[in-house]
Amino acid sequence: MARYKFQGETPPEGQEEVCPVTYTQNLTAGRWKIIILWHLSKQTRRFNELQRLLPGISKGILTRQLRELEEDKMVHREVYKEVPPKVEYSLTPEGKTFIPVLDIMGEWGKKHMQRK
Amino acid sequence: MARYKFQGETPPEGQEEVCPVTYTQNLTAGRWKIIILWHLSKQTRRFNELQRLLPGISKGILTRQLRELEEDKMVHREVYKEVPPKVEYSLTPEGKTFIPVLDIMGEWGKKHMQRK
DNA sequence: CCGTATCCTGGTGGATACTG
DNA sequence: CAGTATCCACCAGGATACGG
Repeated sequence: MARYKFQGETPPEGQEEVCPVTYTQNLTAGRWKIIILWHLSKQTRRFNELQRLLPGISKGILTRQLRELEEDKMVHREVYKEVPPKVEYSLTPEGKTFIPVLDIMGEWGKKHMQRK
Repeated sequence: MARYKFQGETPPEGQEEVCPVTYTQNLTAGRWKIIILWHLSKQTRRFNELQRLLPGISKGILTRQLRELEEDKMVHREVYKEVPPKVEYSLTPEGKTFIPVLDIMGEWGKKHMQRK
């Protein structure tokens, strides 16, 4: 999962627990992950759609971010065996439970941004 | 503020807005920031206390993370002119508005961690 | 006690070319 | 259309030594 190592991943003896807040932070730490999750929370999207929604991202990076989110059970990847290929990304049930977090983060961000 | 560049920081013409969720993510993107905020949400702490609470962090890094949080108006730094020096860190009023976000992130993380 | 000042390094993001 | 496969650059994180 996460790219950052976090609290407790190499625990200093006896202190085996991992901070859940840090855990959450880490799941979404990729450069584009949060915004990807946000778009997928609105609707299922195809690969190219996502790329268009994320101006500046390259295919390689988009693929990597999506694969990591998949690995973390946040995003589901549905491949249709057609020509030309069609792949749809959506939130998993577990990914959907993250929507409230997304919402509150967005709400807070909106307010905090305004205060300059 | 944030270390990552994010959506809209170099907007591709006309699209000037920044995604609030990404904004929030970015504010807390530092390796130790979330856990620092979490500790300070519980109580005011001195520099050394924080260092002890964050096993493995070096003074230099701790200083940097705190300075960035200060810059972002999340953390207040109170210097007592004594010998030996005493510095206390606490959440600003704005920082305190972040506590609900912290809470929901923690709640979600706790559940998600359990499911393997 | 609470920091700076340096220097180093690994990982993440990115660019580009190629493919089933 | 939806990806691999490479290679590169940058910078946050970290270690260490020194300072008021």
